[in-house]
Amino acid sequence: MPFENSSQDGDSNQLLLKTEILSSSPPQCLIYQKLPIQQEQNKFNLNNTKTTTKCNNNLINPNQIRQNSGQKHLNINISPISSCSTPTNCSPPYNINIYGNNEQQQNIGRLIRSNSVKINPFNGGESEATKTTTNEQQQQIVPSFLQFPTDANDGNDDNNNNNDYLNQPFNMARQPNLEHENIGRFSSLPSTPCNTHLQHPFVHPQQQQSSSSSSNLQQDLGNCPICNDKVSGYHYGLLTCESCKGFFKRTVQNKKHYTCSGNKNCTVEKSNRKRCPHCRFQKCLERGMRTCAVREDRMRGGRNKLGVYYKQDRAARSKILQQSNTRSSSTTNQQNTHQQQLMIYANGLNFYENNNSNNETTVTRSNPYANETFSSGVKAKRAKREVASTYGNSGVHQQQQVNSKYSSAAYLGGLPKQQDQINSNITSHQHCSSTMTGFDVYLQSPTLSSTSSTNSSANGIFGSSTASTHLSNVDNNGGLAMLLGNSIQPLEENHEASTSIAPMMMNPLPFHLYPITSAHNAHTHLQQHSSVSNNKNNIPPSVAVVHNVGGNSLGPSSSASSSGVSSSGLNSPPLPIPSSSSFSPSSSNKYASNIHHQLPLVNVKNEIPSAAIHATAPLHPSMYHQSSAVGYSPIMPITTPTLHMTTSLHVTTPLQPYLLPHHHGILHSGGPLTTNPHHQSSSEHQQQLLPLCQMPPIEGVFYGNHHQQQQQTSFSNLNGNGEFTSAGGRLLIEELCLSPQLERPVLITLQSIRTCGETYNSSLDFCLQVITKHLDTNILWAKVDELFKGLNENCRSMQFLNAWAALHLIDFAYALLKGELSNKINFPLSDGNMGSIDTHTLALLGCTELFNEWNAILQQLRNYQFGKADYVAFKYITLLDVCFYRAPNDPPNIVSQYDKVVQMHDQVLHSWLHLRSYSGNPSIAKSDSLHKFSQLASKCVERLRSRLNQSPEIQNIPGFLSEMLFTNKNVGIGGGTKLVD
DNA sequence: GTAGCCTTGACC
DNA sequence: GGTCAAGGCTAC
Repeated sequence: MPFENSSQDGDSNQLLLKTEILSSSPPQCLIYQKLPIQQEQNKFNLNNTKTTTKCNNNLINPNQIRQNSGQKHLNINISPISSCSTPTNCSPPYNINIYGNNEQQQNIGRLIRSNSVKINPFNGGESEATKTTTNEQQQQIVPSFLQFPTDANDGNDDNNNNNDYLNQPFNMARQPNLEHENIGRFSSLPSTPCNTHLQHPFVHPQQQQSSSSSSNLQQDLGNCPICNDKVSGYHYGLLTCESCKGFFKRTVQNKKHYTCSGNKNCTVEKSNRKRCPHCRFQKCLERGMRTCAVREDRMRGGRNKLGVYYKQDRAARSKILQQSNTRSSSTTNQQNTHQQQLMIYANGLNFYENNNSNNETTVTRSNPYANETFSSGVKAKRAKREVASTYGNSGVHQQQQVNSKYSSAAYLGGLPKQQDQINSNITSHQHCSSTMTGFDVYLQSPTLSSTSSTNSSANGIFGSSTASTHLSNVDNNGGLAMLLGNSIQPLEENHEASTSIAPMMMNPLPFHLYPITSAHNAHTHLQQHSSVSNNKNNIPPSVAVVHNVGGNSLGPSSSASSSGVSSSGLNSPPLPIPSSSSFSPSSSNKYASNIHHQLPLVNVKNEIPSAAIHATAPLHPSMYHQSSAVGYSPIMPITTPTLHMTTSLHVTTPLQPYLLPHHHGILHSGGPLTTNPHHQSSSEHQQQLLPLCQMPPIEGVFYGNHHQQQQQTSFSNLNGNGEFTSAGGRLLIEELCLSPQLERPVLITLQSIRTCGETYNSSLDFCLQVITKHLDTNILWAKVDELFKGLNENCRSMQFLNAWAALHLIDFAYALLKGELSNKINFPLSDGNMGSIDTHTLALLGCTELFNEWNAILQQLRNYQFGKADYVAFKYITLLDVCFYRAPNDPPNIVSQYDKVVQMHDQVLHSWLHLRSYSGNPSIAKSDSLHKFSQLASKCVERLRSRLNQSPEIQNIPGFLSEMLFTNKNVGIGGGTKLVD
């Protein structure tokens, strides 16, 4: 009997509690007991309801003993702290959690100090070594109990502290976060950040097999992504605290409308979360809380369909952390490994690169999962395991270096040209014979970040471009540190640096694909480009890309001046304006080596604190979110690629998650940013618990017969004709936002392109592929969209034919504003090299001459704090635009749908207006940005059509693009391919 | 109105 | 029967 006996003498302060833990290892026998308390008498009733649980795992499940609220039980959890890398090595020390109120905890504390509580682990078949360890721990365990645990890192790591503990009060004030359930937590080892015995809720592999593995998440779920309070569980689609859960519920249930007395950019923290409910609710929405998970019928209990997602997300977190923890236990750098875990979390982990075209000599293992069609979670897990198995003893820096080294991956945003540089860095500084898949690189790359958008926020999309060039001037270590180590530095260390450098780093350098170090190089480069262009794309050399040529020239000055794009920011150098040509076939990797000291400089060096460029002072990720104004979608699409952000000629800035090195909890990845920059700026110390799995579209959230009707509410407010009704009480635009086809369509497009594994003759070739693939993406959306189905097929085809280009622009705009995309997209050329194209060029259908207008639109949207609802509204309103119904020869079947289209259009518009009004920002409503998209799209189409008309490449236009560009027939898309199945 | 605690109930 | 994410209750 583990708790052999207990007794009391009527005085709770002198309660005698004899406890034994029967430990046999492996597996150890873990025991806990619930001790009901007669609280009103301040006594422990030890003769009542003894509950003993034995687990075959090395760590007891804390949730199994969590306080049964309302029953006034004192729960004592005694478990070994599993810090071992393998089960067979597990042994005490033990961790004791006492659950109860303050007084109860104090009583137990006194008992422990007085050694009235005895813990007597013994071995059952252990090895001698383990026995020794166990015995040693047994000898030490009582004093160590007195060391307060983890949350307050007192720095008290003296395990050998002897008798002082007997006089130490249990000062609960030291653990402000241990209210409620876990009010007294005693560890036999201090849990400091550097403690290799760092407690971790996902400790043992066996734990994952237990039925209650998921419960372990609740031991320490981190902090609420809304207010930074302690997370209590999944609530309405997100891991949040109890208060935000309640707040969200009240707001939705009561249909509350808040207004912000400020600028709608209030910080939301635990201390001030009551201050501005408007901003708090906005943050809830932005971080992913789902209004649809609030039951309209207010029925209690039950589960909803989000449970599947919760389970997946929980499993993914648990497994990844478990795997990582196993490895991390053997590393000497716990924190780095933990950060590695966090980055993995933040990334979604489904994008890998198997193209090691130029690194074969160093890559000895290809990605074994390249051809597998896992969900992201599986990929993430496998990738995580691979990372852990290969680099378990490596710090983040090392891993990132190696990752980047072997990343051929820059295909969708990386910089292959950097690989040689990285190779040299790796070789010179740290030889690593380990292999690494390209996929692993993406484990290091946060899915969402804000480099460009943050930059854009400050200076416009094509704002100043200083930092990257400056970065190029640092030494190899510094550059590599910047390149690879942004997530490593604690927030405080480089705050100044990040603050200073952020606005500069945010600026993309479009078309600075290659580090031209001299005029000769540039010339050679241009020659090659011209050659490729002429041979492959029939694009005159005169329009080939122009590169920087030494000095301060960041871009083709002539092109810049002609384009008329002005630099923004006082310290901004001339803007790197793309050449007039949209297509610049390149082979950047040929210029990868020997670039580091020869990059063109920009006169901004003095603006950057030395720490920022020091080799060992990598930029902190705060630089990415300190001023970002990008949308945030916390949902990790299964097929979402993780992209790098190219920020300079040679520095690929991995989009970093928010890493909180000082936190020792579970998960605190951030990365994705909020639409409102303030939300993020205030959350540097917030842990963002991003869902790892894709949130399912909720079409009827709740199970059960009672909700059969509600299961139809996804579009229950649409009748069979696609007409909007107010049934259900939810705005139409809110319903439309749930469409899975509107979740990062651009990334899905790029992922599909990447999956194809094709090579391209030129940038034009690749650009056409992107256009075509994204056309497919939007066709799919239009095909399955419930609202759009309300129109007949010809009408739908006409609408889509009219809107497709604008939809393309809107998608790219939103993706860029959200920071989903790198500023450059790299792609494999047919000659084996890597090409690169500016993302904005892809957005503009290759028409870089329209950058001015594009930039203006993006800036305007940014000012509007363009969010998901706006994006969705723009898409639908564009798709349902009827402006082209002016053609006198429109067939009757089209005209007949006119009223319906107008009706649907107005429904979306009104719904959107209502929503924006609700959120306090109606100014965007029906803004001219919407029209500008259409106008710009028309120009893009016109130019692209003209260009292709002059090019034989038109024969190779894939998919429906040709028909989109050149057909005027009122037929189904693709010359008969209807939008209906 | 907030937020902690409690109850409920479908799913496992 | 346990889990846990819903909604409800209520002290503040």
